[in-house]
Amino acid sequence: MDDSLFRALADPTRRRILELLTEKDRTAGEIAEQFPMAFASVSHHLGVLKAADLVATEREGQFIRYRLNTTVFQELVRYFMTRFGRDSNA
Amino acid sequence: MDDSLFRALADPTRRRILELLTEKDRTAGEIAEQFPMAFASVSHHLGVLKAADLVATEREGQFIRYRLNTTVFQELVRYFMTRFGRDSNA
DNA sequence: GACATATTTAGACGATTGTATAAATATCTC
DNA sequence: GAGATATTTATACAATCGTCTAAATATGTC
Repeated sequence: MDDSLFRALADPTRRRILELLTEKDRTAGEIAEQFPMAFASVSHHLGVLKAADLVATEREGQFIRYRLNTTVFQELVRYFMTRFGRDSNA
Repeated sequence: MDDSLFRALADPTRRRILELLTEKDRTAGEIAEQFPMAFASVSHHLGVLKAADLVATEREGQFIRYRLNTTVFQELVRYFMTRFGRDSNA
């Protein structure tokens, strides 16, 4: 369970990006226009999410499409359940 | 799901403190002696964890005993499962 | 009350972070 | 290749964060 994962989740803009991606995959521009900040700032957040392996990308011509990496979320849930869950000592 | 919760989890020392508290409740001093940093620094981390409601405290004479607030972890797991779980759209 | 122990709070400081603007890279169309 | 669009990278800067030392607070013992 990497440190970058928890740091990536610590910012509300990034969590909102992840929630947007649960609905459907989106291009960087589609994501950026949902936020009041500069495109470059959103791009920075996307980079952090990608470095934490929370999202994956695929180029589509001029566009870059982002999608959730659901595997990491499963690992995250397992982390919390096994260490801190109600019957983690069972 | 409060922002302070995710920020609190972003630091490895604080996550280690939480893991120590899964074993058993501990006083601030017992926790602090597990880390190479100054007691005051650990105390600061304990304050962050408490502000995020991840731990609760109880005074015992001179000592202050910390325990995990497992309820918050349950909410956290639910947050990840419902929003990002494999069948969150089911 | 005076002193010892346990813990937190205050203040300072360097490191990291989030945001902005400007420049760079990549792709598409002509 | 030139120009337009999509996106990232570079750089700068204020804000937040993690740690430290010193001071303050709380409790227990004498």
